[in-house]
Amino acid sequence: MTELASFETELRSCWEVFRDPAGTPDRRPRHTIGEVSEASGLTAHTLRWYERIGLLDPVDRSASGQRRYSDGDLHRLAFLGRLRLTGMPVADMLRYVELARQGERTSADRRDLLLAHREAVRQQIADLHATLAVLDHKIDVYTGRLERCASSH
Amino acid sequence: MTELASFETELRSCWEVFRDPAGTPDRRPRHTIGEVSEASGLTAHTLRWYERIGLLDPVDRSASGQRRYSDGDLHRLAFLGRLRLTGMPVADMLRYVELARQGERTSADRRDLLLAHREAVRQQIADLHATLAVLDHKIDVYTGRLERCASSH
DNA sequence: CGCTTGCTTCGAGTGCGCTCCAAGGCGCTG
DNA sequence: CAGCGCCTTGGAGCGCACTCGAAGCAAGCG
Repeated sequence: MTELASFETELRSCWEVFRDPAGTPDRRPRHTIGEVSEASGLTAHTLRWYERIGLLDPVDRSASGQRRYSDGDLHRLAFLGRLRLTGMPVADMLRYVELARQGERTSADRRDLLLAHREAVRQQIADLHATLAVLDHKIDVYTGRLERCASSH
Repeated sequence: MTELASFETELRSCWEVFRDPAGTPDRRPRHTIGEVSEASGLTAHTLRWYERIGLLDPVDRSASGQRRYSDGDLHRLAFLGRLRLTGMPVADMLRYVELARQGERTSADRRDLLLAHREAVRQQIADLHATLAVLDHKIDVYTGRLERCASSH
């Protein structure tokens, strides 16, 4: 959660993350699955499962075969995590990353996908605010600040 | 959706809905499951299931055995619908209505339940807003209004 | 060295919230 | 009175998103 937010701030330096001259591969930060799990709020199981179904490209491995996540992986994960957190189905996330893999020519499709999700997010916000009003009212009633109305409902 | 909102406005007259002298039972508005489904956005299947698991008290029946929902039922459903829509687990909703059935002495517990849910709702709103910002940024990039950063993520 | 802790695999299992089925009844319209 | 659509039941089934298990390898530490 807290960490997710810090990933977002990396947006600004993301071009840097993706500069990869393949010359100094060991100087790039590399994270174990446990660290990434901790940071992203997703379990290690879920991280492996995301990779299996193709949400993540195959992650680099250490000499002994353990996963080592790059900052680029973390970055993508942070974004995917936000999409999930806000209710995008995994199938749609998959569609998005598959479009992304096809390169520049799918950018219009990806934008449409994000536009649709933005609408969904806005709708959710509206629903939540409406519910918040109802909750506030009922809580006031329960707290005895307002005359109560009847019973349960 | 639209209908849900109109149910909420009944809050103000809810004491009236619950006045039930049992003298003029046929004058109370009575709704078929289809109408209620339409109005609440829940399928007829789901409405029957809610009743089966105890989220709704047993609904009145017509002479031929078909369900006839009262405005009180609609009212409770509208509220339950809001709780579901905003992510409260069915188990918690059940706990809430069971407390309500036990009468006045559980009102503190019910208030606590609603307080907890209100916090959850606020958290969701915060998450959604944060995501909205990210989406806005990315959509801008895809639309070409901003220099793009690298690729997919 | 032994111990602990964390990592690997992949298929099977879980929990939630519906969703559907089949077979039959009700009731309005033409 | 035929036809049509909506209603009834209990139990089984489904889709999603994880979640876990079991067996085994690897790294770090006193």
